[in-house]
Amino acid sequence: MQGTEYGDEALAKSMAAELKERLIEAEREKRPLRVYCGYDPRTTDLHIGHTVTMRKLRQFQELGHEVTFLIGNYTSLIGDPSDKDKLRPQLTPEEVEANARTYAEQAFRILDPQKTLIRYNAEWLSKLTFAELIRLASNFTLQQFLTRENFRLRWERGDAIYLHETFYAIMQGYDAYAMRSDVQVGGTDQLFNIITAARKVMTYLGEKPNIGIITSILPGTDGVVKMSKSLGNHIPINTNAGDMYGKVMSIPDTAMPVYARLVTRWTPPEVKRLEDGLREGSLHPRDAKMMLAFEVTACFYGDVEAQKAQEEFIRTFQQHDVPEEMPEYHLQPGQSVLDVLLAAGLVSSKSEGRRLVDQKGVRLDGEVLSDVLAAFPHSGVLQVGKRRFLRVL
RNA sequence: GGGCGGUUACCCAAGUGGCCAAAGGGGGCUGACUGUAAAUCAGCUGGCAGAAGCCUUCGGAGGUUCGAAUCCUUCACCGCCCA
Repeated sequence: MQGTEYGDEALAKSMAAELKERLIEAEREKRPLRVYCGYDPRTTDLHIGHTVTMRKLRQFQELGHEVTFLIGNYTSLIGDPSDKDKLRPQLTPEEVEANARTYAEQAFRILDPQKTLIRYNAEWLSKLTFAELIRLASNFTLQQFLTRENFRLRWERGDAIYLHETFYAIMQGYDAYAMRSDVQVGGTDQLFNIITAARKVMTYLGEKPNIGIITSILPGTDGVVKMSKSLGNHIPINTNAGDMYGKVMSIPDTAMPVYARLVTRWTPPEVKRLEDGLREGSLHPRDAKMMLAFEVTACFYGDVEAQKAQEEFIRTFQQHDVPEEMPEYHLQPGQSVLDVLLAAGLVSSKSEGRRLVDQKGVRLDGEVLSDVLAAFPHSGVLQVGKRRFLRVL
């Protein structure tokens, strides 16, 4: 149960007990547990924060259980209000469809494609009748929603809470019912949806309520706030090894333990060794973070790529050397420094280029360039800021 | 349906006729310091030109004025209160 977070000792205990019971029952019936986690196709790319729950699914997979990767193409039409304290924009079916398409492929960097069922919740949600919705909704009170923090804050501030936003939890509950789910995995922001809504709906419809595996939320590269693309603190899955390694290296030291617990394949004793080493000072935080960055990168891109990324990182950032590979640009006759910066896309306007040069942020083969309008001195490696490089030929 | 308030740059938010390319904060960028970071400090943060200057921007469209983010008309969207 590494990386779980119920926020309530009693709930954690009862879930653990129920899971044990359900396992015994499944064993007796000679069937695997049906485990699922739903993902909102709200953007085109997933980030490593999404993989926390995928790892859980993977563990179940390895233990022989049946795992469903549910794409919430129907619920996305609403937008889950759980992790926001304001209204989320509704997506069009076309947007949802486009986003959903790229999901499976990204998920399979963690999940075993052979053992994963992919389903879309429009399959059953689109068929619900109004009458059924009324009956489902009769299981919930407005007070239940209003005691949830995210709704309560909006209520207290006098912000709008739209009726359809309350459907989300009901729909998610129906998902669990429709799939006859034994276990549902989700982050702490899904606690209400999984424990309250899904269990209620399932019980009401005559099924055994699903068991919730609630995982911690991975903070973003700032180390504090939940990883999210819209906040710009995310580490996308679809990037490259070098970028991923560098982004992990940029997290603050304090975030290392939580990353180690949530997005590595390390066992609890291994994580503990890292934490102890850091605390006692026997492990240099930089080295610890490099191990972490290597591990995270290797999960997605393999050891070989991770190794290359690490070497590249040492070269560029620790030895202040230039990277081996960088984009190239062919110098045109008569171009000034400014022209090259702009033409190569290193700056978006001439003013920005001027500022950068004023701030001593532009170097050619290590020499700071000071005159933007001067003819470009000679071919070489142009460096803008700390991390942008261009080979000018 | 009625009354009132709001819409400002990437985000939040000041600004009620000229001193406004527009305070402050956040974010971002650059430099210093580092362990790569974080924290801290300094600077920058519409565009063109870089000397002065010019152009575009304050929800949209029109208008008043020598001059508008600021005043008027109108449209759109949002919020609050009353029904």
